[in-house]
Amino acid sequence: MVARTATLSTDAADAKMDRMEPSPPHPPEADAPGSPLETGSSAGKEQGALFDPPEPTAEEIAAGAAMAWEIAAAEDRVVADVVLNKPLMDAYTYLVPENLRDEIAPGRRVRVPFGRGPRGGRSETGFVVAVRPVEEYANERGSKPERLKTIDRVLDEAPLVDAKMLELSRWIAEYYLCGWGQVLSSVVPAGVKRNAGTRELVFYRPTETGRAALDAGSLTKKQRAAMAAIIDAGEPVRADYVASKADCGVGVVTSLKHKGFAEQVRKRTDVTEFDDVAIEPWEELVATDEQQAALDTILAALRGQEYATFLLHGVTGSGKTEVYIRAIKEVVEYGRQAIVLVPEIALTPQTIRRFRQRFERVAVLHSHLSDAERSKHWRDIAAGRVEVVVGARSAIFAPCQHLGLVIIDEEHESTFKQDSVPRYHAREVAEKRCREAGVPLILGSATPTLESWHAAQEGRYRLLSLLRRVGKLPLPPVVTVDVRNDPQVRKGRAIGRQLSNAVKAAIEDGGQVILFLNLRGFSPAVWCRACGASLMCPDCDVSLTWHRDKGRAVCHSCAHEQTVPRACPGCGAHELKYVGVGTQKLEEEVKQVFPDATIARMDSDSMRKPGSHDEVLTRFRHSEIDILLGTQMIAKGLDFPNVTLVGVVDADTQLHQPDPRAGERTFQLIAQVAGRTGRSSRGGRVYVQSSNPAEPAIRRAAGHDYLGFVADELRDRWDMSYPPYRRLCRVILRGPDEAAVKRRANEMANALSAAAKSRNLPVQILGPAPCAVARLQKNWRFHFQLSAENPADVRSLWRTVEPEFPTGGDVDFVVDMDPLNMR
DNA sequence: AGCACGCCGACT
DNA sequence: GTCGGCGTGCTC
Repeated sequence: MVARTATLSTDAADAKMDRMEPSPPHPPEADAPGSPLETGSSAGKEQGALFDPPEPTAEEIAAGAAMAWEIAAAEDRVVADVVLNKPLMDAYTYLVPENLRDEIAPGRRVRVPFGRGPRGGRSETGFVVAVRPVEEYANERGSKPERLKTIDRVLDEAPLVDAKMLELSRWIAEYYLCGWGQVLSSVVPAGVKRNAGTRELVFYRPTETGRAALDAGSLTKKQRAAMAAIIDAGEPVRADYVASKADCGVGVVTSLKHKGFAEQVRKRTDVTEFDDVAIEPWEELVATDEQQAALDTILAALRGQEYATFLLHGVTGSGKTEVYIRAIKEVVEYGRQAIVLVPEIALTPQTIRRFRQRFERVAVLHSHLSDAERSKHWRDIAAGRVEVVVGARSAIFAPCQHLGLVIIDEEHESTFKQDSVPRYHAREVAEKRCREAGVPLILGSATPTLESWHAAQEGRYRLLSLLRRVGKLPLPPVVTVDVRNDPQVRKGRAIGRQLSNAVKAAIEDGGQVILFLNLRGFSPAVWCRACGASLMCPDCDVSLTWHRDKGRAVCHSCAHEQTVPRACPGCGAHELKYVGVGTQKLEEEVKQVFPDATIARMDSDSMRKPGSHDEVLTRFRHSEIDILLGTQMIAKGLDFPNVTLVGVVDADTQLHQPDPRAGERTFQLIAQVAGRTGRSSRGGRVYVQSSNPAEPAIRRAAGHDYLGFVADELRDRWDMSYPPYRRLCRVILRGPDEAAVKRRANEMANALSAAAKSRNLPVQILGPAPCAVARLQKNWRFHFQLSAENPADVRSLWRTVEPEFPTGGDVDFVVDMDPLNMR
C-alpha cells in the first residue's frame, strides 16, 4: 500500500471500518480474486458465442436478486452509497461483494452498473460516500433491498478524499444545487485519478531460502554479491540498483528470482522529477505599525485555534503579502499547512518565487501544470510534505491534513467563482472549510467586494485595514480626462491630447508607461455607415471584432471567424467601416505617435505561446520596454518601480456593461491599475480617459475613495434589492427555438412563483427576460432570477419544484447560485 | 446527463 | 399495417 493510504484515510472512514470489524470468517468457497471459480467463469464468457445458456427470465433474475440481498443480510454484509458524476441529488446504494469488502471505503471510486436496460445498465464511475450494514439500508423507508445491484470493481488503492472533504463536497452540492458526484469529480484533479506521474514498478526482496543459500555459500560469486546487495538494502529494491551495487547484470537478479532466492514486490512509485530552481535569499523587512497591528489580531486567532474571517483591506502597495507570509510562518511553526489562493492570472513565476523565498516546501496548483506535476503536488500535500499551497480557485480543495490557515488574495476577483458546474465561489467554500476546521480565513483586497464589506459591517467578518503604503509612499494622483471634446479622440484616436503629452513627458524623463485597454483585436465593430448596423456573429448576438493581423472578423463569444464582405449584408451599401479601438489598433497608434519608444502588447492574442507572458514582463522589468499596453493581463499584480505613468485608455467599456456590478468593476479596475505606479520614490501618475467623468465609480476611484464608493454603492444595492442585501439564484434557459425557450422560461418562473406563494416562502421571481447576450453559439437564451434574503429559502423552493421540470428536449437550463456573470 | 420507455405521423 | 419522431421520467 502506498504512503497516501495512511494520510488520506480518515477518522470517520476508520471508525466506519472499525464498526464493521471483526469480519465474519470467509467460507473457503467464497470467490476470492483469482480463484478457480472466477477464472472458470471468465473463460466460459469468452467461448460464450457458441454455448450461450438460455437468457434467464425476469422472474429468475428477480428471484436471484432477492436471494443476493437475503444472503448478504444473513452474512452480515455491507452496502456502499455511491454518487455519480451526474446532476442527481441522491446517492445510490449497492451491495458490496465479499471479495471487495476489504478494499471498499468512503472516498474511493468504484465502477457500478447504472440505469435500466439489458445487462442492468451501463457501467459508470462513482465515489463511495458511505459503507454500512445491509440491514441499515433495508430498514430505510421505501428501500427495495431486493433490487440492489452490486459493485463491479474498486478503482483506487486509497481514498482520494477524506471524510472532511466528503462533507464539504456534500455541502457544495446542496448549496450550489448540483449533484454530489459532480462536485467530487471536479474536486479531485484528473491526474490524481489516473495516478499520473507514478508507475507500478517491480522491486525485489530476499526470501528465507535466499538468506540461507547466501549463508551456506551455495551461490556463484555474482549471485552472492547480488544477494548481499538485496539483503543489505533492508527494503525491496529495483533490479538496476542491485546490478550497479553488485557490479553484475540484471539477469543475475532474475535468476535469483527463478531459483526462489528473491521475490518480486510491486509498488506504485513516484517517477516525476523536477528541477529545483535556485532561489535568491530574502532580506527580512521591518513590519509597519499597521502591518503589525493586523498581524497581532490574526495571530491571536491562530493561537486560539478559532475560526474567524478577516477582511484585510489594504491599499495597493500597503504590504498585504507581508502580513500573509508572517501569519503563515506562525502556522508552519505549529506543523500545520496554509493554503493561499490567488487569481489564476496572478499565478506568475514572480508570485510563486515570493513564497519559495520564504518557505521551504511550497506546492503550486494551477491550470498550466501537467497532470503528472499536479498529481505530484497533490500527493506531497496529502502526505504532509508541504508547508504552503499556492494556487488558483480549486486549490481550496488541496488535501491538507493539518490545515492551519487559508488566505484569499485579491478577494474581489471574479475568477474565484467557477463558471461551470459546480458553480462554487472559493470564498464561500473557504469559509465553510475554515469554519469546520476551526482555523482563520484571511480575505485580502484593496477593493473588497460589497458582499465582504457588508459582512464586515455586520460583524461576520473582522475588518483589518492597511491604509498607508509601505515606505510612506503616497498613492499616485489620478487625473480624470474628459475625452468628449478632445480634438484627437474626435479624429478617431484612442489617446487624447492630455494622456499623449503625459506619455511623452514620462518617457523623456526615463520612466516607463502602462496603457490599459480592455478590448482585444483591432476594432470592436464593423459598422455600416449607410444603415447603422454592425456586422454580427451568425451564431451569437455579438458584434464581430476586426482582427487586422488575421484579416478576419472574429466573434469573441464563440469560434466563428469570417472575412468582411464588400457590401453590408443588411442594406447592400459599400460603406462598411471599422470603428472603435482595440489593443491592436492602440499598438499601431502608439507606435505612430511615439516612433522612438519600444512598445510591447500583452493580450491573449499576443501571448499565445507559453512563456511569452513571462518573457515580456522580464524585458519590461529590465527597462527594455518603454510602453507596455494590454488588457486585464497587465492590470494585476505587476510591481515595477520605474513605472511613472499609467493610462486607462477607456474607463467606459467596463462601466457600460449590462451588469449591476458594472460600477463596482469599474472602481476595482481603476484602483487596481492605479496601483501599478508610484511604487518608488520616482512617484507616478494615473490618467483615466472617460466620457462620463462624473460617474460616481470613476470619481471615487480617482479620489482613492473606497469608503465613499461603498457607501454610495451599498445604498444603490439596497434600493435595487440586490446583493449583499439579497441572495440571487439565476436560472438560464437555452435552446435553438426562441419561442420554445421563452415559453419554457415562463412556465418555470410561473411554477416557482406559485410554489413560493403556496408554501409561503419569501422568494421573489424576477423575470424572465432575454439574456444580455440573447443568442450564444446558435442557442437563444432567456433567464430569470430567484431572490431572497435567506439563501436557504431559494434552495428549498428550487429543490421542491425542480424535479417537476422536464429535462431533455431542445430546451435545457442551468442554475447559478450567487451569480457573478450576468451575460 | 443518458437512455429506455411510450404515444402520435409518413412510408412499404 | 410498421418505423421512428422526440416528449417524459428513472436511474440503487
